[in-house]
Amino acid sequence: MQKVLVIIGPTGVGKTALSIQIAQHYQCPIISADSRQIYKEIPIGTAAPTEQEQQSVKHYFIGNKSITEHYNAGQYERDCLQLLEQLNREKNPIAIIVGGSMLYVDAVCKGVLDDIPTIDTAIKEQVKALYQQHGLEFLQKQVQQVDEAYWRQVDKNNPQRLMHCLAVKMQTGKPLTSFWQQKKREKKFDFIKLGLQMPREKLYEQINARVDKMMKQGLLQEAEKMYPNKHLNALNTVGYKELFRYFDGEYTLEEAIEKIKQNSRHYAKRQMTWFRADQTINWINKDEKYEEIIRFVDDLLR
RNA sequence: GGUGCCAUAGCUCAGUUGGUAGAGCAAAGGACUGAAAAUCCUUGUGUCACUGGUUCGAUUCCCGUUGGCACCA
Repeated sequence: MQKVLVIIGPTGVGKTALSIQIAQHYQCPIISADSRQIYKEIPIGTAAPTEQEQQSVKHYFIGNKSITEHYNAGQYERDCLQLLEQLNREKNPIAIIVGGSMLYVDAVCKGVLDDIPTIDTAIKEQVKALYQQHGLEFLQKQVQQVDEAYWRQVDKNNPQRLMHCLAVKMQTGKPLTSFWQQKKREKKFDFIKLGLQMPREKLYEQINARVDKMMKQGLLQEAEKMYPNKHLNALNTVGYKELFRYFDGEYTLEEAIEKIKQNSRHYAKRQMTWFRADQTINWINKDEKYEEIIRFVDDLLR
């Protein structure tokens, strides 16, 4: 079975640089699993691999979509599996997936998503309008009626989840949980996970420093260009949503930058919570010597 | 040097007519089935600055010490 090395870790830990070294060592391309680096208009705030980095190793799913396109974890799963099969046919020795978007990684590696028809944008908008008009309680009552099984186990105060449930019902006429299947997808690849670790204090320092660096690279200008499209989901992203509030006069620039740092830290924390539950991750300290890391990975791939 | 005010959670501050304390923010823990850098849930023990006194009992009252602020010299 084709081996796939999956490199994960919290934002700012240094996945990009290390994964390029590893990919060069194994002579294989990199498949990104990052829900925001996929958009071509926002490279600075998402710390996407640079042109130069992308020339040194072939990257997939970096900047291949526009912020105006709708994209999600389900589509990523299909795109990624298709690519893995193609790379397999081309006789690549291994494949490398790198990214911090937890659901994207699990969608591919664990097949956690069941097949659900794509929801029309118009229906999504309609459900959102219902929420804005009638509030959370209305959503809650609707979901109770439409999909009792789902209601029993959802976060009942989470509008996003409730709206999705209702949208599926509107589109298909069937409850969301009716699409859930017990059987797991047939496993076609051998996913081997490498987790990059770092003491939290140091990680947070690195995150803070990286935000300052982004500002020097022109994040403010990038965000300014995006401002007319601020309502798009792709721009509901750390680094942009805070600067939009600065443009709106809600924050001073200084406050916005502090918020970007804080929200980046929160994001890293959520990633760590998610990863902690995954017993299949092989952890290594990011500050380990490069040779040590390669030896560790060699052992994993054996 | 003198007088007055202040010292409580990481920060800003409430409060206890004497029975060892609570908000906001920060922070931590968790959830996650097509928005996932999203969205949602939970969590407040801190020598109440230090020393001594009064008291059954002091973070609270009193003496002193230290630090800060203000005013007067």
